[in-house]
Amino acid sequence: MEKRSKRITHADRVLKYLQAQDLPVSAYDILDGLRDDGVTASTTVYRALEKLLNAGKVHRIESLNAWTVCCGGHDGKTPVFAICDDCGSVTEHVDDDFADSIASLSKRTGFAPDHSVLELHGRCRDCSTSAPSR
Amino acid sequence: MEKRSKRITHADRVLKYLQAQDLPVSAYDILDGLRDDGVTASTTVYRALEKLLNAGKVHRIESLNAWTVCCGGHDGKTPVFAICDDCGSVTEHVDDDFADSIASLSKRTGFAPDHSVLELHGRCRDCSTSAPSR
DNA sequence: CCCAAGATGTAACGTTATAACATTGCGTTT
DNA sequence: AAACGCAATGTTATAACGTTACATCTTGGG
Repeated sequence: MEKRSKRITHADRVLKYLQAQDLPVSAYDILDGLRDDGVTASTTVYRALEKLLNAGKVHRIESLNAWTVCCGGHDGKTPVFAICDDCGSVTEHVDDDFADSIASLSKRTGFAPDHSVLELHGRCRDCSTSAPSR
Repeated sequence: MEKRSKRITHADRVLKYLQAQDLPVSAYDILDGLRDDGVTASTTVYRALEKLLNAGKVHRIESLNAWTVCCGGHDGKTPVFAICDDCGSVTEHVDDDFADSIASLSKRTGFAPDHSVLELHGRCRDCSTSAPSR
């Protein structure tokens, strides 16, 4: 039997919007971007983001208060974000070294990690080579 | 000649307040705690926190929107915070493994890190051993 | 003494996130 | 079809966090 008619939800719209951005955006940016699609309240955006977050489809960048799509394909592995404070670009990495570091610290201290916030601020390759500073 | 005298600033009061707390606190908690000492506006607290941050005396926990004293003595080295989502305790670690992980990723990708946000969420030893879950 | 620089006070505003409660759409059961 | 259940959505208000703008006060050096 068929089922899945699945109407389009706000979560779908929010995900699509995020995929169309090349930089992380704030929840209120999303709201502004989706007003024409019937999204009228911040609550709606946050509900959509929560679902997408639980589904592992988006990430929240804590140090930017912003949201971005997941690069995909890292099951359970903690992502590391490299954030360029010059051009704003954010790249997602899945890095075993960091995972090992977390495991090691956990073992030494007895802390049981659940999820981690790993955000590196600095300058991307382009910005660090081309510009002197700012 | 001694420089001395140095009257007490709000930054001094904020630092003292933070040192007296056993958990990170929000800027508005600090404001509430220092009203009797003449601190009346959030602006004042944020200005003090900025100075203390620049002086390396406090840290901001990005994923909690909260502030805490620096454990001291890690010159330039990036701290790692282990945050218990059960009891709220936060412990600061200076960990060469993480520093190495950052250096390695930097070398591989050309990203030039400036400062990093490393915050591990989970359960501290006490909470993970004593309680089943919550 | 006077002035420039920095610290502080005050108020308003901007941004991010959640609470509380009503309503709608749609598939399933009776 | 009517009744029900449930998730999604709508609406409004408010909490929580942070910044801007500008006036005033201190303070130390010339």
